Amino acid sequence: MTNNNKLPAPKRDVFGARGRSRATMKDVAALAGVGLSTVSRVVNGDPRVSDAKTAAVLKAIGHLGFRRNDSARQLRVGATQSIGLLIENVVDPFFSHLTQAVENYAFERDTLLLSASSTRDPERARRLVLAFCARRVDGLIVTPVDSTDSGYLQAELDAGIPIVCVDRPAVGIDADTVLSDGRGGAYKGVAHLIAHGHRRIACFTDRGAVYTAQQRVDGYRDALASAGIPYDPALVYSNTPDNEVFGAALRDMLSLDDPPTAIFTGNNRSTIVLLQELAHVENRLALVGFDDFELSDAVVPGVTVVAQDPTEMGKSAAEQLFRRIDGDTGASRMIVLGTTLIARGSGEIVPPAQP
Amino acid sequence: MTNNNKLPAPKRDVFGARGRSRATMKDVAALAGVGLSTVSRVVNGDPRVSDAKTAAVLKAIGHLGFRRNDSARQLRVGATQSIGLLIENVVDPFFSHLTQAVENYAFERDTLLLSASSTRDPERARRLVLAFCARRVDGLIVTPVDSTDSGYLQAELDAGIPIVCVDRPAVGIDADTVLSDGRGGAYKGVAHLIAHGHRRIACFTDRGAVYTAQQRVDGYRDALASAGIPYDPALVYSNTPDNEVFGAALRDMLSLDDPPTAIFTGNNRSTIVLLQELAHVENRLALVGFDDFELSDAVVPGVTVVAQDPTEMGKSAAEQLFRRIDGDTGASRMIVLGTTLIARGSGEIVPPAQP
DNA sequence: ATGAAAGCGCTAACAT
DNA sequence: ATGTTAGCGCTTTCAT
Repeated sequence: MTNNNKLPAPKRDVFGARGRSRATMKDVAALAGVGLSTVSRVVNGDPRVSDAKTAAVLKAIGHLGFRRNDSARQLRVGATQSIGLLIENVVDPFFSHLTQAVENYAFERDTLLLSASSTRDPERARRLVLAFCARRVDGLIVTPVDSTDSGYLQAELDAGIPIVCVDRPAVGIDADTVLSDGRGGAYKGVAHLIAHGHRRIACFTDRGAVYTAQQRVDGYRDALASAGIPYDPALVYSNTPDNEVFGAALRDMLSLDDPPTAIFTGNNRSTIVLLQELAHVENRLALVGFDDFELSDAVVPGVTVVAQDPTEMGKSAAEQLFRRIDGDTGASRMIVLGTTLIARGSGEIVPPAQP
Repeated sequence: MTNNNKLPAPKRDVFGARGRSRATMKDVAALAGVGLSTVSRVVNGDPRVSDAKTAAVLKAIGHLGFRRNDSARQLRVGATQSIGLLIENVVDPFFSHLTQAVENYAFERDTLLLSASSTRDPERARRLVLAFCARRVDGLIVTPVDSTDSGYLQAELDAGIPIVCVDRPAVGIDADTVLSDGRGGAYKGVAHLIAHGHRRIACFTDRGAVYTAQQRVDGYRDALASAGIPYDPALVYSNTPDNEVFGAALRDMLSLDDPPTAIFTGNNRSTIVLLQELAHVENRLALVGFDDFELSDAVVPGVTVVAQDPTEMGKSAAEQLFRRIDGDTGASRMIVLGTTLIARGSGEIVPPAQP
């Protein structure tokens, strides 16, 4: 009984349309003159298929340009081999490094990444994450939108989709979390400035509603307190980093009777913005920034920073997520990553001698 | 002959496992006491369902924490509402901006993004892209790995998956492509230097095998030629940007009898590396870089660049891709984006007076 | 070693 | 207005 394959036109091409619908296993089976399950076996490398049939199947596959439909497979098997990653913004180096680490980990695990940026928009975040869940991702790594309730995710968690939060905790759900020790890091940075003789230290951070900004202001206050330096609200400015407003705030502070001699910035963008504004100002202020950035050592002097490790954060989050995917059902964990002070010059400027 | 199926524990919750398997429409239908299709209608907002049943279904849905399985839906419907994006490296600002633009466009179109970085590894790129295809993405945006054949994608193209290449053309397939006018941009940058009196202009670019690097060297040569300046190979260095090797190459050039008075860098990373190396050198060289970067105006003097528009590139690629997804079946297109010279100081330094 | 058939969760005719 | 049924493309018993 030989197969009477006529090979051509396996798929009636609808008029004009580009190569529409693909060949399926059924097509391959028909062309190779074997059963559907034999094709499946060959495709999945099941060894117990005769060489002859294997060859026939392979030939048909090549002929038809068959490629297994993994969506169908996954529907049947139950796991999608994909995870969802929601960050704040891909363009932010902190998040792109984190993404890179997750990408690499996922690649090792043969898992694809659905990724998106919330742009801090709660509704966008919600739609995106729920869309991930509807695709039945095997797990989720999420940067929650600040001062927003993530309670709607509890149902997903309950349904068995593991979630790990990065960079900040989520409110409303009990999920694994990995973040940097922002408070401790800020303490370290400000203490460094104090050790160099500063007592008037300004603090520029993101909006007060931002969790990480809060943490860092707390660390700033801790450092002042433990050095016995009074906290002066006039020296603290919190807002979405922007040359306009940060520049104005800086000039205001500099016109105080007792102006700051040093600045601590609470994040990446703030540091960069201030760096630019500082160029237009004659005072020579010391500067320590939270979070490292690419050209921190290309400017003169280099910018002293308290570095986070976004790569480690991504890796750690991915590890924890896959631990869950692999079945770990223990209590939720909070993983806090340390920070590193990197002295490059700007943080070692001493205050001008008092007149 | 009826099938005597004993429904062998279809939902056996494995001991201890977290909330396994989710409720399906069938479950919802059973609980609400309605037919399967009524549930489907409600879920899909079909208006012709009685209020009573709609309410019952909604109640059951809330009760069960039901969320439609979009993978199953897509298998049935035939489109996945997802596209694949393969770039070189998320951490590179050029690519992260491009990604951001694609993300935004996809979000508008209710499409999810499977994204990954090739890290210039052809095998990794291949695995990733084919995995995307196996997931039956609706389309693909790809940065091909340089000097690599993408012919294996022709089958996917034929199967009806539209592909648009970004930043460089793919070899081996006939796909839409969007890229920057690297040659013209480089010409513009080098001509700028020449206009400021330079005749000894060094050129630092990525490895010669990199398409974009080639283009930019060509533009560099064009500019020299049209100014009647001889091309001197000793002034051109192509390699993977790195402080070590670029620094050494720079020092070599500066010890020539007739050293360069200006530098043209062929990409982002080269510019940054050279900026850092230039800090350790006494000659005051002019510098024009191809591709803008974040702190280009934070250093003194600001770095003059020939800017690309990665956001526009991403948007343009997404537009073209969705045009195809929407059925455009015309001949493949090549879209070339212009560049902009941004003078910030470093490119306007004039050569020292000849002795 | 191989094939037939059931079914993953959903949509879309096709009944009623 | 609502339910029944037949698949989408695949894996996986279960026979043979």
